[in-house]
Amino acid sequence: MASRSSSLSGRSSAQISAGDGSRFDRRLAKILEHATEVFCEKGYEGASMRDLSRASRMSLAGLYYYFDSKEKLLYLIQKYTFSTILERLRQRLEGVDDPEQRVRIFIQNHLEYFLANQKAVKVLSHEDDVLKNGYGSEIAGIKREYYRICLELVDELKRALGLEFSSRIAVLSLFGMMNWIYTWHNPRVDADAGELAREMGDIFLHGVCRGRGGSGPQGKRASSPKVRVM
Amino acid sequence: MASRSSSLSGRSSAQISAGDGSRFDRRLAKILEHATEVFCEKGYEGASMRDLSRASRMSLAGLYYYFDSKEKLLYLIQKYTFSTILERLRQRLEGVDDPEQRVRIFIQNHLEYFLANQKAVKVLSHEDDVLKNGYGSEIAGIKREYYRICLELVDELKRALGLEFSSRIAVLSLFGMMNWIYTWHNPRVDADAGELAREMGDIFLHGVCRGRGGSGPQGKRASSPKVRVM
DNA sequence: GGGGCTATCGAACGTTCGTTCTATAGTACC
DNA sequence: GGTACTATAGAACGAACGTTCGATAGCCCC
Repeated sequence: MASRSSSLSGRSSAQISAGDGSRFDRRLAKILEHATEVFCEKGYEGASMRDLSRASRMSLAGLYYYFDSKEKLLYLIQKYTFSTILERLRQRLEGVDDPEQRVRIFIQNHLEYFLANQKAVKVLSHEDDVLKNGYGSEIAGIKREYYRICLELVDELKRALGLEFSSRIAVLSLFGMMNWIYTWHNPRVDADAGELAREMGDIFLHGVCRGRGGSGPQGKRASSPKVRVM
Repeated sequence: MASRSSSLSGRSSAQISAGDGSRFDRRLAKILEHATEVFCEKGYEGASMRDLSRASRMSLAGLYYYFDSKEKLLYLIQKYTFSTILERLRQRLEGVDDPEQRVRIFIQNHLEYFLANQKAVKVLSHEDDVLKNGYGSEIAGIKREYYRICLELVDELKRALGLEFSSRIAVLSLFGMMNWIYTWHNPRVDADAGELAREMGDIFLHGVCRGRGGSGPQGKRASSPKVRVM
């Protein structure tokens, strides 16, 4: 009936492709990898269980030994992917105090993971509102937490430098810049994560720190009006 | 067999919801509007022809009098939406010479259309690679043209101000900021298109004009290396 | 060597999919 | 009032969908 439980779906932080974990876990991880690729290519709705079966070289029925449903499969992929980004971010932020540096770490961590796991991230971004009810709200929770951290980093920066702008719009613009990458990045043409993180960090930090930059805001505009944050 | 041809699928630039055009065109436009809403909500693959039938209050078979296939329907929506953005942009750029102003016009035009037609734009962004072969490459062509225009605007700006940075990354970051909006904008909470265009324009223009802004690029970095553009 | 557990499969289930066939109201013109 | 065309619908098509059932290998333990 229901598939076996697994440390992958629990609180464990085992690498999706690591050699540790039981045989069951390792097999499931492999299936998740293949499924990620298929979802990435055809979209969640566009991918059939038969496509996944072909990609994993396992029979259709065999797959159901490892998970309950197609939806749960997507949930497992999204949860693992997102948890990993969040966990790595927390590690990297530890012990760093400079507000600008902390924002740069956020960007670096985000882009590094995005480029190293482009397919998984596309599935995360693209199938954002597919999951319903319990699964959906759990992923949404992780996402909200991630957003909240970034917002705090930007607020720290504002305080430290005495700046005044809408954190919400700034943070969401930053997410836009970074997340859009999955639609255009070509590893054979484009720079790597470190270089991109520097470039986007520059655009964001310079953009947000209203030094009267080469081309100042021309025309009539009062001090930037505040906009509600979330 | 094949559905009637229509000025909507030709070179005409009639408003999708305008009162002009034949009865056939007006009915098709209404159907496209309903379909846009359904595609937006459930995704192209997730939406069934029966969903569209329900939304348009027309029988399943009746729909096929207006178009040949589900895929063509998506094509019509995407083509109309994108052509309109491009057309309006060209009108607005006419007669404006200042490079910064031209970039700001681009941003303003983009955001204004995005917020006024959020659902259509989501279908455009989200179902980017669904269309295959002929349809797909035609839409891709319009998209490439739009990108090219933005790239030129940024290059003009660079020349005018004697700046040096990767146009490709700058432009794609800008697109990211702007396009991501469809995932978060809430008209009851967030500013309108004009205000957002100003804010994002500020971030982008200040960010890209490396005045030594409040928080300069710290650490070792040579003059920004060039990255291939497309 | 037999019982129980893990892992896998072929075949089928009922449902829904995109599309088409055929029929028929409504309308306009002769 | 007949004829031609527009616009719509009911019913059905075969294919594909997510999922389940029952069977059966391989393996470890007693």
